[in-house]
Amino acid sequence: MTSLLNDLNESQQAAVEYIDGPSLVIAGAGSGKTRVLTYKIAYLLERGLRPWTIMALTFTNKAAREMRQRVAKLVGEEQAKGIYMGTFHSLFARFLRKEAQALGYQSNYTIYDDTDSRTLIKNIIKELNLDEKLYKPASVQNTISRAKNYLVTAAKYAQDTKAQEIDRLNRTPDIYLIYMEYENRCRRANAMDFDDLLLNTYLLFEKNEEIRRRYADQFAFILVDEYQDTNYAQQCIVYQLTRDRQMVCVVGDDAQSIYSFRGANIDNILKFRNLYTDAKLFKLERNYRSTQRIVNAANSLIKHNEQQIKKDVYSRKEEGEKLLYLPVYTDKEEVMQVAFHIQRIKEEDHCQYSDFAILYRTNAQSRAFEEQLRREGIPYRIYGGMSFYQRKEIKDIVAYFRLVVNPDDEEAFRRVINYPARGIGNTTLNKILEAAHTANVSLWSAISDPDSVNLELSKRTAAKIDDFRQLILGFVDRMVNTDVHQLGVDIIKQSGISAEIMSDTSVEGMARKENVEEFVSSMKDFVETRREEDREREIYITDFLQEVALFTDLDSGDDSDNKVSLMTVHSAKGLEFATVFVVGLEENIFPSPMAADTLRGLEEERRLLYVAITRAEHHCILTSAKNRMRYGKMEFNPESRFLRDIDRNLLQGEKDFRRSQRNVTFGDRPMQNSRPMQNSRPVATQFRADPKPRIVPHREEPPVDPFTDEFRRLQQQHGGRLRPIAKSSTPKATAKTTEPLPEHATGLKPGMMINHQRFGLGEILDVIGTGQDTKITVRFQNLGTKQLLVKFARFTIV
DNA sequence: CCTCTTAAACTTTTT
DNA sequence: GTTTAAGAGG
Repeated sequence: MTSLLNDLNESQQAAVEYIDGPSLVIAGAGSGKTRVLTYKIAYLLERGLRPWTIMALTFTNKAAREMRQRVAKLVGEEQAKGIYMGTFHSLFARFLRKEAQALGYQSNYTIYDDTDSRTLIKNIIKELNLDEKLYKPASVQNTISRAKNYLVTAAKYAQDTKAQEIDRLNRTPDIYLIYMEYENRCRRANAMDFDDLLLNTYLLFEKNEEIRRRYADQFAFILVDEYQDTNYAQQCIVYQLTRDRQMVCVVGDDAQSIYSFRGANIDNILKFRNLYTDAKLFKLERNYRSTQRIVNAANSLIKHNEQQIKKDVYSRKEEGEKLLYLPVYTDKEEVMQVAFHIQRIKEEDHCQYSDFAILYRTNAQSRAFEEQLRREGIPYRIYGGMSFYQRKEIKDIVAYFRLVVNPDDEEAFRRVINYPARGIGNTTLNKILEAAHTANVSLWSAISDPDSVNLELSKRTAAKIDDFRQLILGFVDRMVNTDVHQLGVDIIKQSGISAEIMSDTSVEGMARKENVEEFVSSMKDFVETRREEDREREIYITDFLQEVALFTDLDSGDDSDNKVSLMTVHSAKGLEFATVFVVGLEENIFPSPMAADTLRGLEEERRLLYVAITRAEHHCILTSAKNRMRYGKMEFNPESRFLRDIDRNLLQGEKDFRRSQRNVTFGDRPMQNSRPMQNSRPVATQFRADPKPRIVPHREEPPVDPFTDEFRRLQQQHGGRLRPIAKSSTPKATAKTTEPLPEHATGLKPGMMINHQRFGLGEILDVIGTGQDTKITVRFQNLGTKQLLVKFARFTIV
């Protein structure tokens, strides 16, 4: 045991050793957070806790896998195997299978992915005859998701006067109807979406005290990783399980909270000690990952955030080199520079391709790098983006699996009823839907007993449907005595999918074929690895589906490959690389325009960059391009405002490394700092009447002349603020700083109502400051209170 | 009922 | 530039 603690520094030790009550570990970037967690688990085991009494909740499956391996190294495979370790979603999904009956579900329930639930919502909106312009499926889905993350069921939502008021003001008064029907349909289909896995776990424990007690008793200690990214529901469930004994340890870093869009609530970590009043606080401030300059640069950036727990992250590693900043002209040049520096550093440091990562804000940016790396013969691997299991051809096959396991699954049913084409088209489907709807049964029940639900079909169609039904039933029969791989292959053959795929000889067709083959071999792998773990039994389709449903691309292994990693900054959380490129540091990309007009949003974007920079061990290279192609159009964006937040003494310019001064179409330097405007265009096109300004200032009730207003707003936005690092403010630029605020931004007073382009209606609670820096505090009816920077915010006074 | 063509919308971030 | 929706024609 002493040896165990000897590997840790003082503050890490303290955090590991404290097991007498609740604790909160604030772990700065690179401070050995995972180390503390794994050692703490080992410590608990050595103190006599049995493995299955420990629950460790992680953010990704991969993190769970890695942690299990690390624990195994300390205490042995046997012990590590028994620990309940996984994501909230995967662990709770397992509990819910066991306890499904208590909730009125069956244990073979399907997990709807994001797409399934969006299609269902879309269908419901259509069925309810609601205006699809007003009720956008994605945003309705968001609202429902948010409600669930706050443990608000459909029934509660319908009764919630506040929610109703908000929806009414947002001109979507019938969201509660959609929510109710959505919940009803999920139940009917014996399906849960991602959020249900949390909500239903909470309800399970809330409504069945004996069950809650059973689980609370089983788990003697619960550890939560990445606590800053948990949402309200997750916090409540952890509390349900720990409130009796208070044996809980949460680890996180408020400076790395980057998932608020998914309902993560930074208050969970900030106010942990309000919930567990006896909680001990530990801080890990020594960074073991990065050079001093990288840590200091990250600190200088995050210093600009108001909301944070005070801490002093430092590094005792070598000072290191400055962060390299490469401003370039075009996206083309950006990818070339990155490729060039990869080769350069690889040679200088004698390191591997796997020591490099390229991090971007949005998935769409990956393509250009992919192409360049391929051109230069640099091996790479893209993480995230569209996962393998999201591809159409794979989802189609999985839909068959799902239907076999759970025939009531509506989304699976709709997907395959006529795939491959078997003459059951829309007309028939609508009849089935109608009949099922009136009888309030699943689609499968409807076709299984058409008479009892008044489903009238022509003889021909009825025969076709019956063929389909028999096909599925045949698989159902074999499900319990055939392993996934075998059954999977048969499903692909007998359903006609393989014939369909084979007959397609186009290029895409060949790609699809390859994907299906890969899928088949993945089933084989699955069966083989599972058999190694559990020789006792056959590996069935249900086991496979459970895995697939919560699988993300990040989980797939092969980190051992010597490849450059490409991923979004979000996916890079928790990882580290010797060299990190953070690319596309431009306004409208990083920060994202979706987040840039609230203080909260902006601070989250800043944390995001903080996460990106702190992934780097030795070299951190930042890039921005003056213009780039997006949506097939050329765009011009100024450098990211965050570049100015970083201590300039820690940034090194590009000159020393520039290979060549590329000749740029716009001449020597006209596109540079003389035009500090968002989306500034070459003069020739600057004033051309653009039929569709890219950023529409106000969606509803647009002001007199959108283009003019937009023009003025953009001028405002950059009044002196966004001067790029190589400072050269021209008279033109300074003149703009003195321009008055746009109309909508003057004369704001508490009590006024505003209509925000994205957040809807809200009441001004407070006005802080004057002129350029005016901030207002607004209570939105649906989204709570937010601080807005007036010069950025897009709103009208009501 | 199916399929091919054309139009429009789209992009934050993910368990 | 890419993917999805809608509409026309077979």
